[in-house]
Amino acid sequence: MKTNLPIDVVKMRQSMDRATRLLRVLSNPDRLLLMCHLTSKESCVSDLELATAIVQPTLSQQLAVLREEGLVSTRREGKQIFYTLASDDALFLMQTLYSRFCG
Amino acid sequence: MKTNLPIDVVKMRQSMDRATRLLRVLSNPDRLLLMCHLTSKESCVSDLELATAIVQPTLSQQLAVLREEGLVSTRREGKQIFYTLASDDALFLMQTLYSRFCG
DNA sequence: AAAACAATATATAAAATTATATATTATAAA
DNA sequence: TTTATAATATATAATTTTATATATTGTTTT
Repeated sequence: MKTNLPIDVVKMRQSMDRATRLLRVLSNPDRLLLMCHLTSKESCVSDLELATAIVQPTLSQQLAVLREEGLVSTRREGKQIFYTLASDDALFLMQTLYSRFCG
Repeated sequence: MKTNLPIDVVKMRQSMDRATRLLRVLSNPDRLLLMCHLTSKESCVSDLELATAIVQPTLSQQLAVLREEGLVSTRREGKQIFYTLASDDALFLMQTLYSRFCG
């Protein structure tokens, strides 16, 4: 089916979707806090648990969201799994937010 | 009950809450689209309805969210109510997002 | 005052998110 | 190989958000 929408509107929708997906992921305090810690250094789950005081099942749940949305990547080292930032868009937005809200 | 959390974590939580409130409001495609229109010009509800193709009850509902969160302010002119951007944090973030996702 | 219009409000169902308790998997050490 | 540890997974209740139909308020025009 033909939409008849001008290309600008289609492009705008695409930009909108890309932006709102990122905003949505970062709009949870637990997830944003986790991302903050990950901007300064790679961390394993127990590090993140200690640093953020997020209870374990929630931590796992929210790390899963970050993985599914491609904001972090993981590597295993023995028993531990290390998390790192994996999204340029996310890093950019984190830095922007930091300068505005934490400067 | 004592928390024993380092002060950094508490302060960080506060910044986190301020940032996530803003992110949450903008993380809905309808609301972000409305805010986009409002960055370029003040508009009444019927203008916004035409420009965004958002159905009326949803429009009202989401404009109410924007009002409640202080992102917009309104003035009445006869039958129409005009909306304008009212949050520096929001404007800042919109501009940041625009340059990243719509440039 | 009655009609028409712009906007908001209510009500509720559907969907998504979050909190929280419990269970399972995978690795390493004893 | 049994035990302990790090992490993930599942299950479900509570909460929040979104969609959608319908009703109401306030303003202007006649």
